[in-house]
Amino acid sequence: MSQKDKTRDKLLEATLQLISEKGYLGATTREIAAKAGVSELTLFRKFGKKEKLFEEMLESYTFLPRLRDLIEEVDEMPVKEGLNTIGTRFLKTLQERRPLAQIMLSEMSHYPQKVRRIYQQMIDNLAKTLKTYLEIRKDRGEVRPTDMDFASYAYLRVLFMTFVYESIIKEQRMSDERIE
Amino acid sequence: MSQKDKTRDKLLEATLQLISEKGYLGATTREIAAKAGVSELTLFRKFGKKEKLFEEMLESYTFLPRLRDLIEEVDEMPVKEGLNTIGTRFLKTLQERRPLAQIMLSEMSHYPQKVRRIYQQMIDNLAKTLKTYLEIRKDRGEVRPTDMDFASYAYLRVLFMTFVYESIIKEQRMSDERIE
DNA sequence: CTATCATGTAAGTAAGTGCTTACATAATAG
DNA sequence: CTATTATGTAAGCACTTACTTACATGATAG
Repeated sequence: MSQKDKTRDKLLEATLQLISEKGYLGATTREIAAKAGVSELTLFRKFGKKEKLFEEMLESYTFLPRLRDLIEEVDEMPVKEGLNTIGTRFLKTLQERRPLAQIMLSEMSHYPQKVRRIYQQMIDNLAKTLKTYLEIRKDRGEVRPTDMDFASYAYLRVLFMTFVYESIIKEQRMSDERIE
Repeated sequence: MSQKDKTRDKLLEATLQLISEKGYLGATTREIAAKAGVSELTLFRKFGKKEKLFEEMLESYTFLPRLRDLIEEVDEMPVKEGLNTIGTRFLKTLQERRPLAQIMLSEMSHYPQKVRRIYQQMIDNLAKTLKTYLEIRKDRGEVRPTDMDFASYAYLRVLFMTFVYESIIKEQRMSDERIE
């Protein structure tokens, strides 16, 4: 990996950690740069705005990139099994990024539009990717033809609620069996 | 009520609403004053610092003042009934102030020490008041002699968890029977 | 080797925010 | 009525924070 990419990664990692800890407003660009061991200017040279840095951090650390890979991985499986795999991995990712997920959960309902938009966009992307998967299956006749827009959001919502209940409320790690 | 007190109340009410909506950092003193229909200077004349305003808002709008009244109210009841009454009212108050409770829940774990201290203080006060109640009952021989410090926190925690589960996760009003 | 490119230091701008000061006015109490 | 008290307007200070500009340096690629 080039030095350039390393710097980028250190910044994204620092952003993840600080935003998980203090939320979007609480994490300052100065602090993020310091934590990444990089000058603040470098941060702005690479990402332009705090918003963008935040967006790209979500791109790397949420379920989005994994879902994209997964879609190909489960191509051969029957739909039921495929969806199950996706669901399991989704919950596992949420668990790994639990502090981030918690922050998102609370900030999404309270923060100014700008910040909310970023969170929302990420979720929309997730749903869109899942929708694409379902649409293909529909065309292949493997799933009932319904509104896939609705279906994908519904599926994500169920998974997310499972996570909230199991992980945040009970404040304990989910056992692997329960995930299944 | 004097004009003076009305202004004070309008400010506290505006603080409640804005902090419930945007959190402590998100709610600015300018905005609070505007929402109360009062100049920002008046806000500072009455409360000195944002921190203090926040503290006093919690004093008025959380369960604390009600608990103090309740302690006298349930003086005649047997302990079990008394505790039950307290628990029921506590959950009802949380429900009324749900947005505030949600904000507190998320900010408590993530915000800088200053803000957290205020939340913590309020909870400590709750526990202390409850402890006083239990100590008296202990002296009267109505409850087993145990560590009342621990007992009061434990009771509050159970109640709070009940609220979190019923109200935030399920995202629906708690039915009155469930509260009982 | 040399030109490019990633990064650094330093200084600073513009906007926002908590909080203050100086002066004025309208209501209220004695 | 007069003195006090609550509030207002206006200006601004001190600090923080996202973001910029100018100039320097050290690594890397061709």
